[in-house]
Amino acid sequence: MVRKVTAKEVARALGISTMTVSRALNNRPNVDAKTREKVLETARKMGYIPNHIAKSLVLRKTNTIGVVVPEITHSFFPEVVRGIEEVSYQAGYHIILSHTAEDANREISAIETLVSKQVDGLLLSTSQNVADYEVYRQVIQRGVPLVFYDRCVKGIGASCVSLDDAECARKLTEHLISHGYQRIAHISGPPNVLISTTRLEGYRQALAEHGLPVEDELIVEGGFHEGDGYRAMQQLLTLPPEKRPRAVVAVNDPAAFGAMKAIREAGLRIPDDVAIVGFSDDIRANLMEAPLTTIRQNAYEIGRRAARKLIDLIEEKSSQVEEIIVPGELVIRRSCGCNGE
Amino acid sequence: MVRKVTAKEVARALGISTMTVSRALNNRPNVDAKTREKVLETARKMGYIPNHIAKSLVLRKTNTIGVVVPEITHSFFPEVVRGIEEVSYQAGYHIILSHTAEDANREISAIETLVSKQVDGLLLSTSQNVADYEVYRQVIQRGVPLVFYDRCVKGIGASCVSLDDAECARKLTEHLISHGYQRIAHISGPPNVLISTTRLEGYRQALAEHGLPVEDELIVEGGFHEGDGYRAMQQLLTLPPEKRPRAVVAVNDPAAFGAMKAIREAGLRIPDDVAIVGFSDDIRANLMEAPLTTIRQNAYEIGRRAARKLIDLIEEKSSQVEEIIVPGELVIRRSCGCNGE
DNA sequence: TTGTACGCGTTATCAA
DNA sequence: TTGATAACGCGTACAA
Repeated sequence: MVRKVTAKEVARALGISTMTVSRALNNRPNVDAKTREKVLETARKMGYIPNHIAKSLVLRKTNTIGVVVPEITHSFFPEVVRGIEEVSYQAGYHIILSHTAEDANREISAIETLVSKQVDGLLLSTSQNVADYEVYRQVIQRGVPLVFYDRCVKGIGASCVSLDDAECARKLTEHLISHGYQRIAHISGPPNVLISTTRLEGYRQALAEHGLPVEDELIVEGGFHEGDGYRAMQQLLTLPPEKRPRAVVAVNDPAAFGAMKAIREAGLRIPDDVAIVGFSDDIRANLMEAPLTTIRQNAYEIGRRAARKLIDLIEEKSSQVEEIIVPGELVIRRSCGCNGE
Repeated sequence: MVRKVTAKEVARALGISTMTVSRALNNRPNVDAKTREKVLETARKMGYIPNHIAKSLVLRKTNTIGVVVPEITHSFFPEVVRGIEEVSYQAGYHIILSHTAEDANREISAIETLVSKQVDGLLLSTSQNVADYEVYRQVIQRGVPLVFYDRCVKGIGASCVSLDDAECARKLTEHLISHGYQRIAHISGPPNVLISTTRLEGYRQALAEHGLPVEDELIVEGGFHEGDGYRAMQQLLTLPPEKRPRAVVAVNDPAAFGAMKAIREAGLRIPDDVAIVGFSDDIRANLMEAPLTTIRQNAYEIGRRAARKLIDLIEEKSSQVEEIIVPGELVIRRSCGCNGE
């Protein structure tokens, strides 16, 4: 291992003080032009690279943002990360990524490590099975700026960036209703994640607005993954034929894929026997045998907005708690049987 | 902003020295059981969180790995990241993620920042347009462990983990040949990325082994993205009908998707008029109108192996330069017209 | 078992 | 414009 060159060594090589070197390297005004030039050149020649860790310690600023992702392979999140990265990069921040694999304990440990690594702020999407909000409160209390994205926790004083979930779920359901469907089921997400209940609410609202009954047997708790949707749909299909739903609103696209699998395995056709709609415009949605009607979430934009808000908080260009809503777009395809593409 | 609690403050609150606190908190043997308990409790009560930055400065170890990703939205990479994260997490390392968006300059800047952030090691996949290897050499010379994954640079003393690209390309091409195809084209990747030339080599080798001529007009420089494959295929389709390829080996799946689009737009059928095979088993490959025959890269495993090797280097459990090869698996589907699924 | 002095590499502050 | 000193929060080495 080659010994690392420090500012002090550059200084000694030039017979000047460390401070002058520091000033020259950081483009401070009060240093002679010639001195600066000499410093820059020798530093380069000696292969000097500043130590950000030392810098961070004294400045109490790491220029680093902690990003907590529940499931890195769900195509929505890499898109968000790209948005976050884009804005952060422009603003001179790096990101430390933590993957929680939807596990609440890993999430807690991730947050604590990020905080002890002195990140300047935290971008967070809760894992599927969060139990309580104590960690989040502690983070806020410690004065670490925190912005939720996608899966938010409201009412604890943190900003959040998300889709207008309720409105989108309402639009989807209404779309089905306006095309004549009456028995419409909902495969919901984990009840302790906000977007699950919000989407459920939108579904309910649409039914109510059109005078349709909300039937408990048509609302099945699923989850965010394919297997969850699969199991939930199987359960719906155990209903006697006349009670079966003619259409299904799934909490997200993976769940919809699972449900589609269950429908096909039951020998039924999509959308002829059962119509289905999803939520998130997964990269696969358009490629299914029956392309999936869904909501296109602008994941990249959610990432950008969340990062922007967080950086504004960090740099104190903003201090108010905001609820930023990125509009979703209804994408009509074949799976709903409404004459889409 | 709430003032942060330091070890010194915990010490003062207890009327003991900072060192005892430090020892208790780090599970050192030489501290009285009662003292330890008191320290642990007060630390918890006061909301003490250790400052990793200060710790890193004195220990010269950050427990952080820098991961450079060329394109976070290409489904292969999130899988790799998941593998990296999994192994790192187990070993007590965090990852700083840098996205280069396939840009060589962003890559250089990313590497420099990661080094100055004192990462313990670097995991790197080169961007599409890398020009020279100077940065990599500097990293190695500074003694920062470096492991390439997927897109490697060989011969500069860094370990690398990749697919057996040549062999897989050979297998794919041979598969086509053994099913009677003779005029087989290749849509290649950027020539300065190693996997491009390696895959091309495998294609050539298969032709040679079966006594087929390698024709220049059937090898078109494309790229890793859909648009690249689309343009390359359009070019191939300008050939007079009798010169047109009956089958195409694309450098990766996205390029294959682009090529498929061009084929369909030309009014041709897959695989009846033009058969095609890809490389990487993109999540969409199985969902196309003509499901794509391809090579399944075990991205998760590549990530795991790369992280493992890097951590072994960091912890000096290993020091030799290794070329780790993760085998790929031929997945036969409909697009090659060889009676696949 | 516990404490003291010092150093990690950098920047802020104040004096020259 | 430049330099000396202290400080950021922690751990090592040694002494008590």
